[in-house]
Order: sequence, then structure tokens, then C-alpha cells
Amino acid sequence: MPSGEYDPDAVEPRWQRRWVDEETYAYSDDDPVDPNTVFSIDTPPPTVSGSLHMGHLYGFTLQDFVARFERMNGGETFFPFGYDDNGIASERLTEDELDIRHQDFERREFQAKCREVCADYEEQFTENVQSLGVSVDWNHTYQTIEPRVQRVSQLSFLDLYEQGREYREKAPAIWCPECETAISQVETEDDEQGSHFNDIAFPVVGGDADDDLPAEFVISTTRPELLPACVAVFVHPDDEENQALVGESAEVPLFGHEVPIIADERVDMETGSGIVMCCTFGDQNDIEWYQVHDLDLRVAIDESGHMTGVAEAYEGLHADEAGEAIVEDLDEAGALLDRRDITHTVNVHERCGTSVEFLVTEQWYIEMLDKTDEYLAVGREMDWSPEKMFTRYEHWVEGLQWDWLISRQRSSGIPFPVWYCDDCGEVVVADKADLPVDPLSDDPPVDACPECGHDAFEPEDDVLDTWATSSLTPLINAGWDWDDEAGEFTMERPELYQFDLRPQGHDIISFWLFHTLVKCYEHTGEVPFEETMINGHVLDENREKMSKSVGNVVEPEAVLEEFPVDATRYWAAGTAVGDDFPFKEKDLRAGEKLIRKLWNASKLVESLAPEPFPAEPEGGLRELDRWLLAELDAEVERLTDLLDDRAFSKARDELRSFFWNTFCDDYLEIAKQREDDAAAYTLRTAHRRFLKLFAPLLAHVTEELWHDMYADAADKAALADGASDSIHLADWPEPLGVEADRDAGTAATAVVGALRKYKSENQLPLTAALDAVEVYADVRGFEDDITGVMHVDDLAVHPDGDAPVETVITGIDLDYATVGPKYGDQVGDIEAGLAQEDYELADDELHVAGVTLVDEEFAVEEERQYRGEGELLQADDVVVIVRNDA
RNA sequence: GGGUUGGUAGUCUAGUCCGGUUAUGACACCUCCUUGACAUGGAGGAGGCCGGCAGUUCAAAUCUGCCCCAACCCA
Repeated sequence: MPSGEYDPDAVEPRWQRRWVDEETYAYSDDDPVDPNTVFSIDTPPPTVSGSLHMGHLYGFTLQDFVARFERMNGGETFFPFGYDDNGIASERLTEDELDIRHQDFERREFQAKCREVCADYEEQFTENVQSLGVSVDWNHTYQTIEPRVQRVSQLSFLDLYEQGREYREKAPAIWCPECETAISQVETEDDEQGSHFNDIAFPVVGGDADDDLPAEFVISTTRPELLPACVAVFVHPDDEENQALVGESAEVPLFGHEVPIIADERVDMETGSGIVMCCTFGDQNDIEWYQVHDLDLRVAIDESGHMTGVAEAYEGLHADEAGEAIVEDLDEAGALLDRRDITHTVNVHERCGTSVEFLVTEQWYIEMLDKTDEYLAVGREMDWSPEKMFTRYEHWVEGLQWDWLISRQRSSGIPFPVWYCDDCGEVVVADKADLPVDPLSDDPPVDACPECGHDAFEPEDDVLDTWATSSLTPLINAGWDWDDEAGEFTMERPELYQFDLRPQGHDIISFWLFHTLVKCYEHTGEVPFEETMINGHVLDENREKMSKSVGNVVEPEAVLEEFPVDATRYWAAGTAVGDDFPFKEKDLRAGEKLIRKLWNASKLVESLAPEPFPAEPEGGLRELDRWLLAELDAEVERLTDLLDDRAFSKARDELRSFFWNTFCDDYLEIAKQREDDAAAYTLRTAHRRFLKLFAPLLAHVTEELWHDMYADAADKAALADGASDSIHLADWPEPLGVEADRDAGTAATAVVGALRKYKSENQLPLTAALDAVEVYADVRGFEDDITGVMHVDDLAVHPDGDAPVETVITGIDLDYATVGPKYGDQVGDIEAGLAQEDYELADDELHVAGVTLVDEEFAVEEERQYRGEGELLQADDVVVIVRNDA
């Protein structure tokens, strides 16, 4: 039985432990699960780092709303958890934690260290997530580096290879010189950086001798260190001033090699001098020019960002140092004409912020550019919450310029199951049955090259892009595997696929969602998700992005120190899904108040309707009881629809105001007067339904009350609806189908409201007695309720009688929805006629401005005047007269 | 530079897709009320003309165009 004040500090951790210990949310593999009713969620595996941030709290909570609602409302729910410990993030974490460098270790050795470090962090992380009370099934977790997942990832590689969707090619690729690996388009981002524009004089070959040719021209560049890599100079075909240069050659200053001057439309005439140099490679334009004009390849910068032999005297310098040195030397040689500060956007690696280079290297790709139309169609098949997020997907797919580069030159990660013939270079892949393999330590499945018969092989030592693995989470969760005997792919839990929901942040639509669609579509031929729910970012109280450098980061730990978890859940439900939204302490306070209200109201229900639980009385319920249950029926339907639509904010506010205003302020206040079985039955019935409706939102307090009042009660079989373990395993309420005159109930509460207002305006206590009240409305059946709660000595109800009031017509309201379209621009005249009171009313018809309006097209606005004894109160359409001598 | 989203009372926000004339709710604010749980409560009040300009329309927060501001995505 609930008593005293609610103590979330004690209650919440207790339930969190029990939910985990008792495996409350475990997905039952044992019984056959109906694929039509199972609800499966492909949850985002967070990158392992010890602590939570508000984005975690928000994201997990939103997922949990869906999981808890669907679990109650539908069948079995699959809510797994993954740890993304495969890749650069966990390499970095390990290097920092142990103060080591991955280059100093053998791959296996370093990977072992990664796993040790990650294991500690994962344990901590698990505790943190469990302290949020999310209903994860802790029996179904995975790590993206574990052997089972490595097998899935390598199977995926082999399947796509066999389908001809993968190829290996030596070509310019985006390269991070800091991480020393190739990366894909999605891993780059723009960064505004300060730089210099250097105006450099290029001599024209033969320009001194020919009067028609200038001796030199100017090129403005931000990257002087690329001068040694210069292979051509470009002029726009519309650039008349410099047209004479086209077809000639230029001499690259300091380095002296001659390069052709070519016309091309891709030149931006507005930037710098309008003449641009092409280097292999400075940006993507250079790559296009290199390919289209079949230019030389001069590689000046190596894998680690240092100058190569092509840079002659500058060899071995870091590119930045070389740039400075070259500028100095140009200045000395008189070739530097100007140098000015600018800010421009550069392409950087999103993980380390280093400017990317473009290097010609041999890499593995997944072909995508040929199928973008299909990937768009597949994306369109899903339900998007909110819909607008689909446009982001659309733009990303339409803007794709590269196939997916999946090889990374890193130590840690999942290896390619690939060897190459030492002699002819033939690709040899592993047998599916042998996976996972590491070619560095495992032997290829053949003794001799199937192509040339050579017997020595070179292992592939690159590892797979982490997204190549995390894009397989639906297949990992469904237990995708290869059955060697049957020669086909299988699923351990086929009923889960396709997944019902993919929740994730909008920032990784182009990473995770897109790549998952591509991979799963290629493997299974169908879209992996029915629905995707895209959440926004958490901002600070001032709607600013949280950032460590600004110092406005709110830590979940600090919030949970001060507020109950249920209050953070209330806050998290407070915005439309998909919008970025601010951290709001006000909402946490409001959440706390709601929790307290629910607790206190439950105490009152307990005392008004103590055990034993009364059955529905034979004499039936009173009007008021049926009215409440009927209103609650309507509320159940509204709320179910809102939660189906993931409209958490509306659901939260809707339920809160119905519970607070209708149940607590109206029904409970009246029910306090009563001690009959009908009231007790109604209170208990409504209360149990409220707890269930609140359960997805306020997971802890509802569980505590459920156990206090129902699940652990003496008569629990009858009370707990078969859910004595947890309210979260109870069935979602269905409408009871209670018949009630809801108009009468509404009128009765309007009367009570009017009397309250009367007392408030007259500064009377709500318990003050009223001598006499007359009601002109059909509120029969509610008389005792009204007199009881409002302390009316003498109540007279006139259900059909005309009120003793005079009505004065104060104006005419038009029904514009009908009148507007019907009369068009005559509406102005009609309004003018009404304003001048130049109209006639007769037989329910209105004659004005030469037209006749019929009954439905207008409403007469009246003011009631009462000249009798007492005071007239207005309460919607109900006339209430109060006489009070006091 | 292109695109997406948003700009509604002191603050946050509903409504905008499907135009209809007293614009929703919460928090803060003011007044009153100790009533069988809750004063961390209850009743009531004041506060906005919907970023700006122009247009379409009988009618615009809601449609169209332009502009300004912010965030994000992509160049």
C-alpha cells in the first residue's frame, strides 16, 4: 500500500536491479514466436567510451517508450543491445588508456589489448544504461568485434564478392594522412579554416619571344606545397583575357617542369586570377581533370603527409612545413606576388579533423553508384518518423560521387577473408564454413593458385571499414549465418526480419541507415525495416549545441543526481520526434510533479476504495461513474493512436491533462463524498488503467504502485490482470465499451466549474455552502454529485424548462465555412449589413444585404439577462442561477 | 553556393500538410482558497495577432514570392 512520500532514490534502483535479475524483458526464443505480432527493434550500438551523455539518455529513452508500449500493446518484443567496439574509436581509446601506439604491436597483440580495455568500459557502460531503466533484453547483446559478428561481416563480404558487387582497384581515394588510411566519402566533413591565398607567377614557355603571349601569368593557391605535383594549368573557355594561353605551356616555378595549359569549363573564373593549377591531387576537381585529360601522375605527398622525392629539395618535410618553405623560396625568387589571409572550407576527416588528401592506392570498393535509384526506392518503402527526414536520405543518395571504399589500413578491425597469389595476384577468398578467418595467421583454403598453380600467397592485411560491419546489425540480431550443408543463408530468428523499427539519430542517416539499407537489400533483397524513427540532438537550455569547449555540457550523471529517472523520461517525451530540443530543467520539475501527483492520487484511491476489491455492483454504476469510464475509453483510444504514431509529446500532454484535470480535479473530488461500491469499483478500475497508460512513460513509479496496490495484494489474481511480475508485462488497456450520456456528464462538470468560479470570484472557500442553485440543463443523475462537492443546500434541476432569462441578440455569427464559398465577395456586404444591424430575422432565416441565409449558415449570438433573485452564471450552454445570502 | 528545418505571449511549445476568423498547453507572473491524497496543492486572472514585406482569396499563423535570423545537411 502506498504511503508517505514517494522515494525515487530507493524505488528506482530497486526496480532496475529486479528487471535485470528477473529477466523481465527477455525475448523468449524457446516458444515459437508469431512473426506477425513480434516487435523487433534494431537498436543503435553505441561506441564504447565509459560514460553516458545526454544524447544517449535521450535516444535510449525514446527507444524504450516504443519498446514498452509495443510490448504491452502487441506480442513479444525484441529489444537488444550492442556495443560498437570495432574500429578506430576503440583503437584510440586503447592507445590513450594504456599510453601505447598501435604501430608498436602485432595486430593480434594490439587487438587483444583493445578487447581488454573495451571490456572494462563496456561493463561500466552497461551499468550506466541499466541505471536509466530501459527495458533492454540483456540476454541478447553483441559486440561488433566478437567472433560471431566477425563471421557475419566476412560472410557479407564474400556474398557481395560472389554477387560481383565488390571490386579492388588502384585509383585516387580519399586519404587521411593522420590516421594513415583510406576513408570513404561519408567520413569527411567541411571545416572553416584560416589559410593564405598565395599569388604565384608562372612563366609562359616562349612568352618572352612572342609578342602575342604574356611573359607570365598568376595563379592563386592555398596549397603551394602542391607545386611539385602540378601537372597542368586550366583556363575557362569563356575567359577571353587569357584565351591566348590555351595550347601553350607553363613552367612551374622552383621546380622547372613544363605543364600544358588547357581550357576546361570546371574552372571557377571568380576565384583568384581565374587561372588554376591542377595537381595530383589537391581536390576532387583535380581527379576529374586527371582522368578526363589523361594527365601525368606526380605524387608529392605520401601516406603520412610528408613530401616525396618529387618535391626534390623539400623531400621528407611535412606538407605544412614544405608549404611554408616553398612560399619563402618563391618570395626570394621574386615569384611570390602577393599573400593574403583568407578563410575557406576544407575537407577534413570527421574523426580527427585532419585535412584529407587524395592518394592513388589499391582499395576494395562496394559498387553503389550504379544502383542509386534502387536504394532510393528501398528508402522510400519505409515509414519515416518524421517524414521530413526522408529528404536527407534522398539528398545523400542523389549526391553520391564515390563507390563505397571499405578497406582501411588499420591494425584493429575485422580482416578481409582474402589472400592474393604471390605470382599472378589472383584473389583467393576463404570458404564460408571457415569464417571467421584472419589471413595474417590463417592459411588460404587452397594449396595452389587456381589461376596459375603457384603455391605461395600474400594475405590481405587491410581491415574492413567499421560501417561495413555495423551496417549488418539487423542480420546480426536475426542470427544470419551460412549453412554449408544446405548451401544457403539462414536466420536463427527469422521472425525478427524485417525489423519493425530502426531508431537512430539524424546525423547518421548517411552513415548507418544508408549503409544498412544497401547491405541488407543486397543480401536479402528487401528493405530491412518497416519503420525508422529519427531523433534529434539534445541542446542546452539556450538551444545551443552542447560542446566541451563552450562548457555548456549537461552530464546525465548530474541530472540523475537531482531528479528521478522518470522525470528525465517525462522530459525526453517532450518534443516532436526528429526535432533538436533543449535540455529543460522546467520539464524535469514538471515530471517530478506529475510523479508526485500520481503517487498521491493513488494513496487517495487506496483509502477511498480499500481492499477487498469490489466487483461491479449489481445495482449498476452511477451516471458519474459511467461518464468517467466512458471518457477514459475515449482517452485510451486517443493515446493508443498517438503512441502508434510515435507522437510522444502529444501523448504525454494528453494523458497528463486527462489524468490531472478530469480524473483528479473532477472525478476524485466528487468521489471523495461517496463511500459506495460503485465509486470504489470505478476508482479501482480507472486507476489500474491509468497506471498502465502511464507505464511506458513513467516506468518506475507505475511499477512500484502496481506492486503496492495490485500485484502483491492478497487478491492479486483478480487484481493484477495476470501481470503479477511486472506492469510492463500487462496487456495494454482496450476500451471497456461503457455506455454513458457523455453530454450530461460534460454539462454536470460545467455546472461544477461555474460554481467553483463563482466561489473563487467571490473569494469564498470551495467548501463554502451555497443556499440554492437552479440548473437549466439535463444533469439528472448527477444531482447528488453536484450538491456534495459544491456544498449546495438546495439544488433544483430543470431538464426541459426554459430558463427565466431574457435573451438579447447581440450579434450574428456567420458560419464562414459555408457562407464564404457560397457567397464569395458578397461576404463583405453581408458583414457590413450585420455590422449596421440592417437585417431581419424570421423563421430561422436571415435576410441581409439582399440575400437570405438559412439556419445552418449563421448563429445568433445572444446574451442572457436575468432579473430575478440571485446571480446568473454562464457555463457553456448551461444556465445556472445561484442564490446565496451569506 | 545549394538544400532541409525552424522563427507563435517572459521562456518552451501545439496548430501550418487538408486556409474559415475568441491561437493550444506547460513554466514563470498576479489574485484568492488550508477542501478526507497532494500548498511540491486547488480555483481564477493578466500576457501573443503568429520573423519582415508583398501577393492570392470573401477569408491566411496556415497558400505563393522575396527578404532577414538560427540550426543542421551537402558542395
